[in-house]
Amino acid sequence: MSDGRSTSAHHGENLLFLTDEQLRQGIEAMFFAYRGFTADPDRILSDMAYGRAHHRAIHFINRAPGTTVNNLLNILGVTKQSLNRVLRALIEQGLVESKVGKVDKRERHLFLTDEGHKLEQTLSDAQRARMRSAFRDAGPEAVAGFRTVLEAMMDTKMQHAYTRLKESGS
Amino acid sequence: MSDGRSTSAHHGENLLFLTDEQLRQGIEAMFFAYRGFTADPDRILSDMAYGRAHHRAIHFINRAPGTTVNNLLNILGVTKQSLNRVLRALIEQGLVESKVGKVDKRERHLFLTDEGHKLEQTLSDAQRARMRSAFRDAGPEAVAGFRTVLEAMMDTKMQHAYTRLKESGS
DNA sequence: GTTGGAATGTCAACAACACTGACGTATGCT
DNA sequence: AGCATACGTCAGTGTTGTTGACATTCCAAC
Repeated sequence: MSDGRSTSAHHGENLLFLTDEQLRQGIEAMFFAYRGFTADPDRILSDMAYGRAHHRAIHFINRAPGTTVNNLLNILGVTKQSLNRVLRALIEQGLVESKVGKVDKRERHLFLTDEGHKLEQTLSDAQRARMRSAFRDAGPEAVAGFRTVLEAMMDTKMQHAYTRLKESGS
Repeated sequence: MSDGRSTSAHHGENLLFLTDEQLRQGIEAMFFAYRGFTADPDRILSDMAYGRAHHRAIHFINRAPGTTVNNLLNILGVTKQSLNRVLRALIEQGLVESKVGKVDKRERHLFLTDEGHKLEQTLSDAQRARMRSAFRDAGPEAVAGFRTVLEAMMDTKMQHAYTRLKESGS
């Protein structure tokens, strides 16, 4: 039943890249690649009192300084209780600063401290090194395809969040 | 320091796709896409007593029927204790069968039962549907690039495991 | 044959990270 | 004044991972 379209529709267009076997290889590639993707920061963090969740928070606070808790919540897709545990640790350890909003005092705006920037650099240097090596090996056309497929794989909401981040970045 | 090469090496080749900004977008794309990638099976599993770890075990047992526990351990990259908890549940619930090896009776060979195949189908149908949609939207060239980059992003060991699986599949 | 190593299983304790549910406080809007 | 929003917190729970320790079973080498 899941084979129906992919094995029969060879009229003009070559749809061999949509066979179940190709899809399964894509699924496995995602699994193995994501493990590599997180391996380097995980190694660095395992020596500290932090984990992957802290890395993600630090990444996006660095990416969008002054972002609110609510905004971060939407990007990370976790509950406020879960994020709060992480943020509390980062604030206590002096990696993140939380400033009460000026126009809306209910909001907290989040910033990395110098210390926080240092850790962010260490982590993202490691992650970028792997990404750079993979990008260079694969070449610009492959990279473009990589990003096209990943974007198409995101939930619609996250496509928007991703696009906003992209546009704010450069 | 992490900007050094990427902004200076524009002699002949265009290396703009290796800027830190491009790499960061790649990192974020991986993050958001992986969330989408796991979202559908996660939703299905949340109603049951199973989680993502069970899904992974089921996937690779289906992919390589009769695989040993040790082999599965290497592919999944977790400890035997962690895998054992998952396998025990799956065996107790009658989704997986564990058969003592014929040539080496220490080994256990793992198979999906009919029930197990049913769940595997449900989960991978959901995951493949998203992958198929992403692949179709992106087109064959983008898919080729996607896979090239992912392969380059894996650890060397996992590249081998991935290649072995690929070759056994078709 | 006994000994040593490999593959597996199991118990216990623990940590990271997610969840739900409930409640409190401060603030903003109507 | 009343309701909604933003945030924080406490308490409990579940999944998935980790170490460490120990038992069993089997193969293979001495």
